[in-house]
This record gives sequence, structure tokens and C-alpha cells, in this order.
Amino acid sequence: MQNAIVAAQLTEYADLLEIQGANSFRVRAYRNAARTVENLSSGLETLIAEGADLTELEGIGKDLAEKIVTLVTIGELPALTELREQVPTGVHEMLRVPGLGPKKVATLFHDLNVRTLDDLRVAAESGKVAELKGFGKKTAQSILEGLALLDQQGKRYFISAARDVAEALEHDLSQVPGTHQVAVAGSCRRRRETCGDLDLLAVADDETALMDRLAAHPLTEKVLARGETKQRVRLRNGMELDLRVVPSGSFGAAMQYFTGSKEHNIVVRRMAQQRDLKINEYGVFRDDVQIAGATEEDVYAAIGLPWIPPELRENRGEFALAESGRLPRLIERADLQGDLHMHTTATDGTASIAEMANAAKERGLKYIAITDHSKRVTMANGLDADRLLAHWQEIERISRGLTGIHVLRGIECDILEDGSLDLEDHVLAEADWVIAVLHYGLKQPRDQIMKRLLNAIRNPHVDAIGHPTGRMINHRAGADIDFDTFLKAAADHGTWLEINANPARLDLDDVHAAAARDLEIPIVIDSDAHSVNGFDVLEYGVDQARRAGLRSEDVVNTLPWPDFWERLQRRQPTG
DNA sequence: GCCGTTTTCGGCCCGACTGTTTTCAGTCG
Repeated sequence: MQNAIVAAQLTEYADLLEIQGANSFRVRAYRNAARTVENLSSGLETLIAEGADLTELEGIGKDLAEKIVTLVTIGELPALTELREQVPTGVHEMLRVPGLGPKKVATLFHDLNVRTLDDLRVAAESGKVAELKGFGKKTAQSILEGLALLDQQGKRYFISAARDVAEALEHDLSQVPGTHQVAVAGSCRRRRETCGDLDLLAVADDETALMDRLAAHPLTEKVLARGETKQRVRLRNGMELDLRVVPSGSFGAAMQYFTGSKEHNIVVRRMAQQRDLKINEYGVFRDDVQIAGATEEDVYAAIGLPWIPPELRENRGEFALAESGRLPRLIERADLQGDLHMHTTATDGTASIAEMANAAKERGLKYIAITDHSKRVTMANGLDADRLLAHWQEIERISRGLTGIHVLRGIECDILEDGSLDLEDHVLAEADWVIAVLHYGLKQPRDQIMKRLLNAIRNPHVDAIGHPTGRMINHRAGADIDFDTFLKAAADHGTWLEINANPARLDLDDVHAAAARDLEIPIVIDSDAHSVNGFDVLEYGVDQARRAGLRSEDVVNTLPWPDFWERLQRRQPTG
């Protein structure tokens, strides 16, 4: 059973306990455990098989360790099954309705016997909901609106879409007279793969003017809530955005607070407590006297820490690194010297070899690999051996006419369902660069997926595995990979691994990229560009690498040209 | 349910906004 599934079941357990009115700290314990499991770099199956003591994991004690072992070995948790019998699925689903939390859901279930979302709609329309104690007409109305929006509300948006909107609003709001600062906070600033909503912070003399401007902004659809310091709106793309106006002396504290993550901030505030300090969004306080808060650096300094990059603020080890002065200097977009995964009109790209090379050069890249599809990808007009050899000749010809950029003859070679590669070894041997990928049969059982990946890793002509899981964010799960085995094999055979920068992929993810780095596996960050503008996604790949804590030296395509080429030759078999 | 260089019991992060109240509970981030 995959860690993500175990985590989901623990979260469900917490939800159901909460609806039943269980002790909130007990509920939190299940949520914390779910989080710990989700962030493990090793598979629970492997850990348990090796006899690891799960109680050594953060937030997991004797009881939860037993429950997790039961889940992984038997495949289900009797205690969860029992809870599910007491709380119908539809009641659990009601938690997704905006404005409904565990208390109101429990009241609806117990007092009105509402068991499904349909029941809920009927009850709200009939006026029964409005009659409940603690409810009212507005609550009933907001439930109906929430039901109508459920599909969109649950949606999370690609980091690319979130950044576009957030940065546009950041710019436009900063133009409002009397506005001194506007900045993006929240998960968008932490560069999560997806964002559920957006957070903007501002320092302004006239918060009314600022909120009015946001309310009237073309990107805004509706004002959902408005107070003296905070306004929440729904944007036309369906995202919700919070704008908070804070005093300038609190700006750093507010940035720290609203950047999160929640888990990171819980630790920050606990550390503050231990120093008899209190930290909230207004500042750092000792005996109700503010001692810091204008900048984030001051806030961290108050608890004895250096400033921590937002991408690392997930309570996944950043505090230990900060305390010991070992925070990494994270990779930046400008560090990338090359891009090793892209397509041309030879298959499903929209630009020629020369156009891609020139576009890459304009974006500051010094070398690229043209990696069109292999023949299995018929939909994209994939290349067979003959067409590929001709394509490589063309690449060589064009490359000779270019200055300032080196163009490698590459191929994105499919790893077929039976585990073989889509091109023969003697063809691959002629390539400068081979990136092997799974495109088809992603739903095969783990054993077969692993057989395919290990075959590719062991092939001496395969330089890297591209978008290893094949997942598409918000669309499909990736292949079922035993990452412990996969990463060890890559390390043993000197095979590199890709972080595919396409915002729908971002594959490897941050947890696995960090695990790969720990094994000293070289990482490549690639655009997978299909057009001249396709290079622009590289920044999202860099974001993902930063969340993994990667430094420039962990990413092999940060090497300048001759060094990269030499490094690649050392990787490849001689002869 | 977890956790412990003061603890095996008694804590567990903090504040804004809304709706339904008339001092506060619930939800959200």
C-alpha cells in the first residue's frame, strides 16, 4: 500500500472522529501522523519489512504505529471500517462544502438525518436547515451556494496559473495611491505544486481604497467577506484570494505568518513560547511589548534562527538545518545552463530545430538536447530508427551553423509495456543523450512497472529517466513505483533522474528529488518544451528543486558547457 | 493520541470574520 493511501485513510479517520465530536487533540494526532507518512521518502511497506520502529517517526506513538502496520499489512483498518459504519460517506463529503465544519455537519446529521449532499440540498431549500439552532437563513443560503460551487472549490490550481494571477494582482494593487508594499504569501510563495487559494499582503495608508480596487478588479468576480484588515474575494478563474492590510511594523511578521506552512508556523510559535515570546501576524512580543516584526529576518532572529527560504517551510527538517547553520543555498533559475528535453516539428513540437536552438540561446541557455519521441508514440508521429538517424544528421548540420549554443542529438525513448526499449541498442549507442520514459501502461502492477524501469536504468545507453512516475497533476496518478528500489538502482548504475518542469508534471516531486539527492544521484531539470515559449516553464522545475532543498551543485545541467559534456562522457560507457 | 534536561499528567499555536447571538461558537487560514 502506497504511503499516500495510508495518509488518506488516516486523514479520513481524523475527519470522522471530528464529526463524532472527539477530542480535538486526538484528531490532530491523526492529522499529524498522516502528514508524517505523506512526507516519508521511503515506502512504508519497505520500512515495515525491514523491521523499522515506526514510533521513532514524528508524531507517531504506539497506537498509531500499530494502526499503520495493520493498514499496510492487512490493507484495511478495522477501527476505520467501524467509524465509516457510524458516519455515512455522504456525511463525510459534507465537510467539503465551504462553511461547513465538523460541528455543523454533525448537527445536520443528528438533528435532520442529512446523509448525502442531495439530502443537504433538499433540507436547505425546504427551510429546515435555517430552523436549526446555530444556523439561520444566511447559513442555509451559503450551503446552497457552496453545493453549487463544490466542484470548483475542491480544485487546486497549477502553480503556473496561481503565480500568473497572483503576480498580476500584486502589480496592479501596488499602483493604488498610498500603497507602500504588496506581496504574495501563502502556498504560492512557497511554490507548492498546486495552490488552493491565494494570499496577498499589503501595507497601505488607505486600506479602503486598496480593497475597493481589488473588489473592482477585472480578475475579481465576487467579494466573499470584508472586514477592516481583511478581504476575501473569488476570482473569475474560480480561485479565492485573501488580501490583508497590515501595519508596516508588522509586515515581516505577517509575511512569515501568512506564508506558512501551518506546520512550519506551529513550530515557530512553539519555539517562541520556549523563549517566553509570543509570535503572531503582528509581530514578536515579550510581555505584550513588540520586539520585532518589520522584517521576516527579525522574526526568525527572535527565535535564534537565520531566515528560512519559503520553499523549505514545511516542517520537514528545515529547523534542524537552520539551527546548525546548514541551510542550503538553493538553486536559482539563472544557474541553469542547459535543457535536455524538448521536441521539434519532427514529432509533436511546433518549432524547428533552429528555432528551438535560437529560442534557448535567447533565454540564456548554452546547450540543449533535442529529444523527439520514439516510434511507440504514434499519436505524436514518433521516430523510428531511420527517421531518427536522418533527424540527427539534420541536428548536426544545423548545429554547425550556430554559435553560442551546443545542440545534442537526443531521443526521448519509450520504455515499452514489456520492459524493452522502443529503439535498439545499436541505435541508442549513436545518441549524444538518451532520456527514457514511461508513457503507456502506467496502470500496470508495481512488479511490472519496476521491471520496466530497472531494465531502462541498467541499459548503459540510457542517460536519464524522464518524468519518472508519469503523473499528471489533477488528472492522473503516476505509476506505482517502489522508490527505494528505483533510486538505489539509479544510484548504482549512474543513471540520472529528471525533474520535468512542466507545471502539470513536476515529476520527480520534491520528496523524491530530495531522496535522490541524498543518494547523490545527479538531477536534471528539463522543460519538455514543445514550442519556443516552452522554455519558460523551467522556473517551475527550479521551484520544485528548491522545495527539495537542491543546490546548484546537485543539478547537473547547471554545469557550464565543456564541463557538462565531460561529465556526460564520464557517465557513459566507453567505446 | 502524542510527548517529556522541570513533566508519565496535563498540556497541545493564534487571530479575523460571519452569523446568530446579545457574549459567542464555528469556520477558516
